[in-house]
Amino acid sequence: MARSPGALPKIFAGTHTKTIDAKGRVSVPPDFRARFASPELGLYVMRSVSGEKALDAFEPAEFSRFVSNSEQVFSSEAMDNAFAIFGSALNLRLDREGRIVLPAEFREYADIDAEACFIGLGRHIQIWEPARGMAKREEAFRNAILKRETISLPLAGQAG
Amino acid sequence: MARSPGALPKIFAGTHTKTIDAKGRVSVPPDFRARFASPELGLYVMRSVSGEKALDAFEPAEFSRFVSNSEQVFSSEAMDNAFAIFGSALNLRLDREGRIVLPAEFREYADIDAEACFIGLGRHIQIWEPARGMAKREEAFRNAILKRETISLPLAGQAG
DNA sequence: GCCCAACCCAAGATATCCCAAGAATTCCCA
DNA sequence: TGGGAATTCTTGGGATATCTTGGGTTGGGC
Repeated sequence: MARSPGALPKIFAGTHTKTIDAKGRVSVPPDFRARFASPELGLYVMRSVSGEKALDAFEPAEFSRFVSNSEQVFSSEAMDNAFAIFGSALNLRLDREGRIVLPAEFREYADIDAEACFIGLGRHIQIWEPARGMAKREEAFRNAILKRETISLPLAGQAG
Repeated sequence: MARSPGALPKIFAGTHTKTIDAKGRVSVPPDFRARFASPELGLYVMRSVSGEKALDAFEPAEFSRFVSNSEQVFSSEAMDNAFAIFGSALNLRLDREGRIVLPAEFREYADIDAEACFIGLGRHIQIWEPARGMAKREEAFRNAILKRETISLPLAGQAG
């Protein structure tokens, strides 16, 4: 765990497959680690709300955007969202070598066994079983080509 | 009871089931304890205003948000809220090992017997009978997946 | 004087952190 | 452009600290 090349843009990109050791540890791709604002705070991992058998991983600052400021803390909608998002999320810290321990619950949910595949999605990261993740990526790529005429970007797009 | 890793973000997340011993003691999940601003002040526990058979648990700082700022301290609405919230809330302190004693009144209300399930919901915590809590969580998660297209983030979301 | 409750102490099990060496990569210089 | 050196990355295992669980003791209330 090293490398701090000034300030890299906070854009998570690329697909990186890592092996999981006997203790359930996986090293977070160095390229991602280098983009963490505060590596010591680790990241928040949860079952993906996309419905896919995958995990969503966020930096704390990004994840905290889900915390409601609403006055209606007990409305059913607010509670449901809180359960779905925070109920299964865990704050995983990195060890000195840049590894996290993926809890069994998460591995089972995403069918992850010996290897985990980290896919950068811009603002956040997803963690997949490698074969499944690659398949998803290829499918999405094909779809993007088909739909290219309608893909639009925010004019003043901001990350972070 | 230990661990103070710098300053963790004050986001309560995850589902943690703990056993209750013969004296009615439950250990508060270490991950939560580590996020308490003042562990020695304990937390406020009350029957959940969400209507669920569960308990709401707050840090003192968070719980104080319920204290009315209104000038109309004797209005019926203010009185009703005060009764509902403060009337059934208790300040439970942690022992040296990070355990609280869950009063029988609370355990009965939430059908909690041998085990208690702590669920982080961002700003605060709920305590459930494990099976019931898990069911609620899964239901909320399924709903979130269905509604994912419409779930929006608070524009200026901040973790407090 | 008795009972209950909170506090304190201790030991086993678990999880975390730390250290270290080999492999791979990158960087630098000829 | 190729080779060599230095860093970084990976992988594994051991030491440490934490967490859990249970029980004992003290103080206060009845």
